Parts: sequence; C-alpha cells; structure tokens
Amino acid sequence: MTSNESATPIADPLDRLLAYQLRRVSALVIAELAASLSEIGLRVTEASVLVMIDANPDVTQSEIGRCLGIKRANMAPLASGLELRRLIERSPVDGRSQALRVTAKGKDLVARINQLTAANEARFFGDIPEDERRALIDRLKLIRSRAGD
Amino acid sequence: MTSNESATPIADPLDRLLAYQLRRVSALVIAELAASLSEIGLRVTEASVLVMIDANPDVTQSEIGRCLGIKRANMAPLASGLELRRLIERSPVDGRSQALRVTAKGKDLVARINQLTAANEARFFGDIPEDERRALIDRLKLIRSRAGD
DNA sequence: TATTGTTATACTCTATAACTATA
DNA sequence: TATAGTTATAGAGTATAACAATA
Repeated sequence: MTSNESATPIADPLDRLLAYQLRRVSALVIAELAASLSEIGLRVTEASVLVMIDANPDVTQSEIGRCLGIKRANMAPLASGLELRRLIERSPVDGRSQALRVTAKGKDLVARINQLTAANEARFFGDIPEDERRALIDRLKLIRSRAGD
Repeated sequence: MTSNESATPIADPLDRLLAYQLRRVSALVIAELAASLSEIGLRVTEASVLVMIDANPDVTQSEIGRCLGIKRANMAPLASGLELRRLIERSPVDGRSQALRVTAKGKDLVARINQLTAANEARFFGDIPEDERRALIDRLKLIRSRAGD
C-alpha cells in the first residue's frame, strides 16, 4: 500500500442483492463448519447424511437424498464411503432398497458432529436475539418451500 | 408408491440449523440465477466480476478478488476469459497491475445481467415486506463483517 | 520483502447419462 | 413403467503451491 489510491473503497453493487449476500454468508459459515468437521475426518455432506440416518433408522438412500437435495448418483459413493468406515450399516429391505443404520462407532461421531455444529451456530448466530433467529429460520424455510426445491 | 411406508415423513434435525438453511436457500437461489445467466452465456461468478468492474472502472484484478472473496489464482483465468470474449479490456497501470474496464459489448451484457438479477430477486424475495428484507440484508452483512471474511 | 499476475493441480459438490435389477 | 442403486464423467467453485516480474 505505497501509493495514494484513495484507500480503495470499492463500490459494491452486489451489496443489496439477497441472492449474493446469502451466497457469501453460506460460503463463510459452511467453510468454517467444514474446517471443524475435518478434525473428525468428515466432510459437511457426510456429516449431514450421518445425522439424518441417525434420526431416521432404517431410512433408505433415496429418502435421504430427496430430503437433503442430493441426487441418487451422488448418494451412492457417499453411503459406500460411510459404510466402508463402519459408520453405517446396510440391510436389504426390498431387494432393491437397503435400510441404513448408524453403527455404535457412527453414533460417537454423531455426538461430536452435534457439538461442532452447535459451536458453529453459536459462533456465527449466537448474538442474534432468539425471536429474530426464529424469524430468520422461518423465512428461509418459506423461501425454500415456495420453489421446486 | 405401492406399499404403505407411512408416507415417509422423515425427521429432519438439520431443520433448525441456520447454517444448513442458509446453505440450502443459497444453493436454490444461485442455481436458479445460474440457469438464467446461462442464457446469455455467463456463469454466476463471471457476471459478478463483470458487474463489479462496471461499477469500478480501472479497478485491478486483485481488488475485485479481495472484494468478492475470489483468490488471485482463480481471478486470472476468469479475467482472461472475459477479455477473450471482448467483454472487458486491460490496460497496464503499474507494470504489474492492470486496469480493467468493461467494453461497450460488455456493458450490454451488464444491462442484461441486472435485469436477470432483479428478476431473480423478485422471484424469490419479492413477497418479503421491505422492512424485513432490509433487516435480512443487514443481518447477513453483519454476520459477514464479524468474521475474517 | 511484499504484491500482482500466472500456471498447474486437487478437492468438493453438483449434474447428466447410461446401465442393472427389482417393484 | 417406475423406482433403487450404481458407475462414469463433466462442470463449477475453491484451495494450495510454485513461479516470474515488479513495487
């Protein structure tokens, strides 16, 4: 910073776009969560899937994928990876469907995920008044529900 | 949907996490914007850069990157691509820095970008009362400003 | 020494297409 | 015919490392 370039106060016309702000905040918050989860050897998507299976024993891959917005083609290697690491187990239900369950080892990780996730929420959103926080969540869910999702 | 699988009302413990809701909404809104922008041959990041250069004539790559959170290494091919398509021009400033400007052809695209962006905002956020919309933007900016960004 | 710009490379998430097997 | 799961592949965004040239 040698020259006097008027301190570079760049104009940011994207500033007032909700789409842009959402993208930046999401990227920031998720990147931080990814860094936390990497300490326990998980990526964000893997952690999401693990938490969902834990909350819905014997759920199928397709159901998880539909709920989380993950395509079947991308769920396959995800579930295989979790099974290889003995975090989940599969048992045939249907001949074509398989019920997923979190193993004891997986449940230990779920507990850690919940801790790290809560810490992440507290770090970024802890100072938001509870009523505003709830309104924010509701508004975001409403936006999602209005679309094809 | 042949069997009676209790209509699959899956529990979603991620539902109450702001990090998760932000990620999903961001993905939804940006995907839609990406689809709109693809009609004029632009990706979201390219459009962001173009709008920023238009608002800040003679800005440098580094400055744009710092403002938008894009690393130098990723700005290089981005700027080169826009220049190849005659949407921006570079003129040496420094010997190592180059001033960026949007060409006439680029300005036409910027106008289209602004239209498509406004339509995207209206589609997803048009029904939000203005005071809440403003509070939402301010809250998101506040979250970003509190971090390393 | 710090900064600008570049190239190469890898990782994550997402997308489509094509295939098998089962309902 | 529709669904579950798989594989292969591609695109977009982001990350680091290393390098040359300049301030």
